[in-house]
Amino acid sequence: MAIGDKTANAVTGGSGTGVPRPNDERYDAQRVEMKWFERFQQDASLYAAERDSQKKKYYVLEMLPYPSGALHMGHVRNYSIGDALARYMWMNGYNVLHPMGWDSFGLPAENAAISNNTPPREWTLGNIANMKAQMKRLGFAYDWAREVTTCLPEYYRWNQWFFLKLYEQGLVYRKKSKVNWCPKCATVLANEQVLGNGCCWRHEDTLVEQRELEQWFVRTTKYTEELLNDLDKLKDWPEKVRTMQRNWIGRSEGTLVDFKLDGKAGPAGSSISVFTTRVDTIYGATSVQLAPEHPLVADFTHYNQVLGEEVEKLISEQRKAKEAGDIGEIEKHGVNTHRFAINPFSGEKVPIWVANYILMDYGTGAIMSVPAHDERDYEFAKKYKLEIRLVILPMSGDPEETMTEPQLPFVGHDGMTINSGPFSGLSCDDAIRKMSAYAEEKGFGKATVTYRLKDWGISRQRYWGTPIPMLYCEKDGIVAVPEKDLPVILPEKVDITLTGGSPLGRVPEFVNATCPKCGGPARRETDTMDTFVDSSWYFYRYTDAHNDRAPFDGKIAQYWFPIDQYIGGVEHAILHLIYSRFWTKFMRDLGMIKNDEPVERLFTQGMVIKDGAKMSKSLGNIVSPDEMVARYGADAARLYSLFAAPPDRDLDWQDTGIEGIQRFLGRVYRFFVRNAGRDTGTPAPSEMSPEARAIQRKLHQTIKRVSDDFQGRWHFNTCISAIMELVNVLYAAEDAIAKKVVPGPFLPEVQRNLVLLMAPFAPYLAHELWEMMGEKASLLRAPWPKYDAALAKEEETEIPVQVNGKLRSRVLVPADAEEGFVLERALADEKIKAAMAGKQVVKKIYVAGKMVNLVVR
RNA sequence: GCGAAAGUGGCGGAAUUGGCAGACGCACCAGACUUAGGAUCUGGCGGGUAAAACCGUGGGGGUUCGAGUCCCCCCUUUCGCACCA
Repeated sequence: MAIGDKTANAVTGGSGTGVPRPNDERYDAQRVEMKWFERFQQDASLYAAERDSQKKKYYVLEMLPYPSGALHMGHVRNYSIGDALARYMWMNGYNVLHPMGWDSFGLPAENAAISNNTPPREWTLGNIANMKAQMKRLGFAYDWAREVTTCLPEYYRWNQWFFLKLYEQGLVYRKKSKVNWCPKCATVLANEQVLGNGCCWRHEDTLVEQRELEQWFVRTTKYTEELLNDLDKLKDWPEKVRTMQRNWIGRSEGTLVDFKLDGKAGPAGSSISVFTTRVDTIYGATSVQLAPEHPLVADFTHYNQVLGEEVEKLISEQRKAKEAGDIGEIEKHGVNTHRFAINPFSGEKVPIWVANYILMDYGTGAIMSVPAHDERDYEFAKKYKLEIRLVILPMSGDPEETMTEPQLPFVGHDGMTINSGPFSGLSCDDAIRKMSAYAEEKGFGKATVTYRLKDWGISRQRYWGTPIPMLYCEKDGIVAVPEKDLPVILPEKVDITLTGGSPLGRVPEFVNATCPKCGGPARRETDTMDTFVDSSWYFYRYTDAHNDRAPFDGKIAQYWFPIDQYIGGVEHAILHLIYSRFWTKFMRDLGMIKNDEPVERLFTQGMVIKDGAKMSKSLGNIVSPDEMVARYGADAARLYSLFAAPPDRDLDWQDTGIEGIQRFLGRVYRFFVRNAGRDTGTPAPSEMSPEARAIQRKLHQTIKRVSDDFQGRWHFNTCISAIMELVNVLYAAEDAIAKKVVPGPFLPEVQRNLVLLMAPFAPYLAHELWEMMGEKASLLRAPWPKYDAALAKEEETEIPVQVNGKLRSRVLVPADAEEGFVLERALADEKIKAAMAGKQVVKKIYVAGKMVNLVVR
């Protein structure tokens, strides 16, 4: 295109002169983006990670989506961040792995099957095709040759393979227990999939029920300690996520102590085991409290109907509070069983109570109650007039103040035991150690650690998931499917309903199998795996996506792992991120990989909201990416999602905001149309005009700002502002440019750098401008511009001058001016003189290059 | 209740280390160009005033020559945890 010819007579405009500039070179984003879209399609290797590369590797990953049907703005934001980073790393010479895939098993496909009578596979693959097209149109630079689709046998056969490995290692087992059941999902859920308020993670208004079922469990607890301790290694994870995982693992150090039942309270020799973190207070225990569902309670109520009814009441109160999600605020109720237990330390008989605030699923479901040193026990004791006995005296740092009467309850650790028999006079920590050891020695207790993290229940009574490769033979019992028979293929013709158990159970050709051991008839397991199995290791598959002999090659994975940067929403802080940490440790111990952790750096981006609320169909505040791309273009949608807020914060979508971005892109384009290809003669580096210097200075300042942010805090909103400022400076200098005050090829060099700076954020426009400038080399691999501190430096600085801390004037001084010179200028300033009239300067403060403050009296 | 993050113009947000509060963008106002403008360009834009003074970063204290930033108390919002024994 002969840009020069077309605009030669148009470039007469001037800022502020009112001389018109042409606006017929309006940026047609659709045309330009479609042109490049087609070119990008033709070169499949464009975004491919290199094999056997000598370059330094960089693995940038965004959490893979569930193919629900269409991308939403949260996806666009997530992928725009990752894509900018991937492109930046390419430009910095790294061998970049930037893959994408589909977390494509799961319940929505079954729901769709029920409501529109579409087979889950068809529905899912259709959605994938659509969303993949959206991603391509948005210009995300993915290595599609490595695409992973978890619902295909090529992938899920390795889930089955891993299941067999877990089984061999004793890390998956079958157990009958109370499990979480979501009535809407019609399946069991893992503990991690139940929200804090007792609702299902996918149905936030549906309470999870408890059902007694036999299920497959993965022994995640084998790695509890390591999962906890290694959190300290994850220095580049958000502190928030690490805290959440720490809380979830819920380590608590304490002591188990057996309280023998007093003669008539129960069978001889039986006892109540309590868990306490404060065994040092045990001489102050004035009762034992049982959870209403504690097995011993049933013995007590067996011949006591009145007690039985009261316990029933406690059970229902507790259940109600749990369902309402406010077990923390339950009004404490209890009932005295009129039975007694014996404190093994003091030999004292203490009453046994049943209380509604004691939870069966934590510790042992029984506690010793020490009213003087525990808030809850204190409250309970006051209410039921139980004895409150002080056994710890507070000790402050000051010995004089030691042994003061404490305000009850005193729950601090900084105290000394009293009234504690042979253990009196010890510090709390000392007492805990000695008393635990004593209990162990005497055989009625021991130091122990409890955790909140439990094993991962992975059986799902659903169709659209990985079949569990297990068989039940009448003769041989549970038998694993031999590795050579994998994959166990998920049948396609299945009658899906949300009632009546696993849909696979209604497919005889699936269920009926042959026992590999005895050759007799066997029944296949009809439950499928939790989809979180799929996402626990998918990112390893990207490194070797077409391996049909193993999930991946260990050597290749070793090159790419750990993931350098993982980006996604904070909603996976526990679920996906704890399972995949477990999976990595399991694979490491299998000898498949060397790394202990899958992810080096984690970034959790904020949500996209509109009108102050999360986008949702019911609120009608959904912004469709397709519509944004059609109206403003992919660059604008991407750029705006980065510009509107820092990426870690929530983003409040504003329709007028993206229009501003569209204007900016047009502004850049027009500048290039008017000025590209202009070669105004010889450069004059030493005698550069002030206008040219201003441009050059701004350019280098901008390079610094953008580069720093990629290395540091990722505030792309300010990066983009900086680029806008640079463009504003170019516009302001357009008169000078037209008058050739700005020497060429200086200007093309500036423009070239501007394109490079924009390339990670707005790839379509950047490619167009790159081509317009006559560049032939690939923009994707063009070297990132270098910042030159000397060129970025201001020659003159405006120094604010304060009098008594109030801004009174400003003085313009050379950037390298000495303190004396600046102060002299400041004192000579008319406004400053006026402000100081009749007063004495007591103190002169000069902060180099920043500020003068004159203190006067 | 405990913990974390946040609170700045009409709006989204800047101010990275205690040093010019409000960058950049939106909205709005004015001007230019124009047959036209929902295009483009230029300028204005926290409150207040004729202009100044003065006031201004959730509220109240404090440290400092100087505080959006540091300290103390309080309020609000969001998130996480929660009779975890």
